[in-house]
Amino acid sequence: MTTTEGSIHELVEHRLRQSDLRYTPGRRAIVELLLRRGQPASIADVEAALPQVPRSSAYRHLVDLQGVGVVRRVAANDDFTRFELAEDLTEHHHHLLCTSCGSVTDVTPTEAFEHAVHAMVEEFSRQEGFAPLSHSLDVLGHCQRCR
Amino acid sequence: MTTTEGSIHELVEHRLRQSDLRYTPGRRAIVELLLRRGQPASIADVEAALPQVPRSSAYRHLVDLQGVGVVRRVAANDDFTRFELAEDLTEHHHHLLCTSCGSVTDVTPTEAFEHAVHAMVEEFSRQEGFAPLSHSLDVLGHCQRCR
DNA sequence: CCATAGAACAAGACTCAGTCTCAATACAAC
DNA sequence: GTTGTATTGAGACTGAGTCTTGTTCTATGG
Ligand SMILES: [Mn+2]
Ligand SMILES: [Mn+2]
Ligand SMILES: [Zn+2]
Ligand SMILES: [Zn+2]
Repeated sequence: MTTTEGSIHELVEHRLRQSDLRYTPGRRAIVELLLRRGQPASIADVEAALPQVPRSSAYRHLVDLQGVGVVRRVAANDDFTRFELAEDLTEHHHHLLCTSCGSVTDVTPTEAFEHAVHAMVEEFSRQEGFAPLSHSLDVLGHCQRCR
Repeated sequence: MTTTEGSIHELVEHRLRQSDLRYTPGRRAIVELLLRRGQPASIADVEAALPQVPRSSAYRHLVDLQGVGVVRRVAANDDFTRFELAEDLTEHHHHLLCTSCGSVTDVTPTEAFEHAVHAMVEEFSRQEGFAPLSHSLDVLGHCQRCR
């Protein structure tokens, strides 16, 4: 994936406009934070990094951005939802979930592996009459800091 | 996996005893429900199937059973946690998550596919200093009823 | 038998991440 | 400038899930 940072912002603005939404400073601050972090962020992370963005606004922005396909929710192994940029703005990847501290780490699979996953997903779906849209592979275990 | 229903109950009782817990009728009713359903159950499912088990007791039983490795939490694509029997009492499998109604369907992978997954998980983990314990593959899409 | 300690239970209070409401502002288009 | 619509922040609200508490079982042994 060779999406440049600038083109990402253009794309975000375009998608918001499609829904008559503006790319305001608050929304942009959140997108920039997610870009900068490169790892899923919790609301606590957002608040810590963007104290000027009220919690209720941060939640609303994340919901709006998710609605236009810019942000994706990530379920971790604790009570807190995380958020990251949608895969079509970054690249397809999977997650290592720490069962001790709840942290989430991105990892990128090889193409050969993804081919095998797609084939298996197609097989599952055919069996069950399911229409697949995407998949996620989570590895549970202990992160480097927690081992 | 050839675990018979009887041997599952023996195993559950043994694991509870290890923690000085008894295999009481309420706990057994929940294990039997999960066995019978063969699909992840929400608290609403448990309440509907076992009206004699109070909600607070059902939650406590599920927490206790999870604590001794008999039950596993399953995150769906809605606000409701689901529960299923731990994989070592049934068999390793993956999930089809409906993004429309939230339903979760079990699917069993081929051995060849699981070998590929294990290899990839080892590779991810080595890269990140992560100690893997298990993995889950979720397919998002629309179930047969919702398409 | 009865006594006793610890596990189990039911009911309901409580928590708090996440959502919703509403009044006040900022924009964009004309 | 006027107007219609999107945006924003503060705080009220929701509800799945957890905790507390008083009571009831049940295993053990004297
Ligand atoms: Mn990610
Ligand atoms: Mn399952
Ligand atoms: Zn960790
Ligand atoms: Zn469905």
